Amino acid sequence: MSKTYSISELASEFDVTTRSIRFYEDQKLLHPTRRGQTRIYSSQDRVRLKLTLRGKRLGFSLAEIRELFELWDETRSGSEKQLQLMLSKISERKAALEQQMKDITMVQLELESAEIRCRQALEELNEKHPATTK
Amino acid sequence: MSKTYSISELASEFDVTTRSIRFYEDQKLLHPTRRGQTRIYSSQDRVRLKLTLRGKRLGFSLAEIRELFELWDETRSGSEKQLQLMLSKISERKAALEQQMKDITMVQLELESAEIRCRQALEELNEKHPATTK
DNA sequence: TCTCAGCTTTACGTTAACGTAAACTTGTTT
DNA sequence: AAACAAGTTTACGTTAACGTAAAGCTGAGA
Repeated sequence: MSKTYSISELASEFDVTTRSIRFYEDQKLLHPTRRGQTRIYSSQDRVRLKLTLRGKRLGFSLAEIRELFELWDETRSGSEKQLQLMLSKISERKAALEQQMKDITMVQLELESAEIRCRQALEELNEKHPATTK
Repeated sequence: MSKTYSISELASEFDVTTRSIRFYEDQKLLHPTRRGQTRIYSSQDRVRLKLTLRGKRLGFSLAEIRELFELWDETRSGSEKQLQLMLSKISERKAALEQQMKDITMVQLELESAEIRCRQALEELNEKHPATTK
């Protein structure tokens, strides 16, 4: 009997609405069981929710995330074709992530130089107008 | 007289539709001049388009990108308040990008182990069924 | 027994980021 | 002159990812 979670527990832990969590279920990203009519989330579900949110932060659509989950599930007991497909999807994703890394690095550099420029502008202001400091 | 570009030149260079480019102008991300009624893009505009697309790949909304552009423009000839605001926005962004970097690293690790698992499953298939390999 | 918090389904509304179609102008080639 | 390519405006359509009621079930406590 491993740990289970209610919908509001997950909602507050990950700071999303229950509406979103139910929506993710609708989109086949989560598959909670039921006790009566209320949803019970396993720690597997919790992991998937975490992965879902992480994927979202990276700009993946819910459909793409679902595709990855499904491929992954098929990998257990997968045929050679399935496995090859999964491998190619994986390398697609890896390439996309590397591009994103580059993008981030570029933007970080731009932010750095913007910051420097701002600080210089501030210094120049203070030289022309030094009184107000303390 | 530095170089200028037509809308379709930019569209094909960055692989976006002209519709998108006009939409970005509508959202105040680009400010091309006109010759008659046709749009003329400066190399400044080209840079902004590139930055816009990069921002999109990182999950920024067009509104956020516009905000950054505007803050940046105000920085030339900015008051101390403006400069401080810009600095705080910059550090916000830097923090968000660092979070994204972590996310990417995590997902990359997961993809790596998924790949390994796939390759192992393939090997096991080939041991049970070695004939088909040339 | 009542009520109340927490859960549920159903369903219509909303926003962002374009797609797509129609109808028009302008310059250039045949 | 006619046709063509490339540009334009206007405006309605579409998709994803939820928000936001509304209305009902259900177990624990007063």
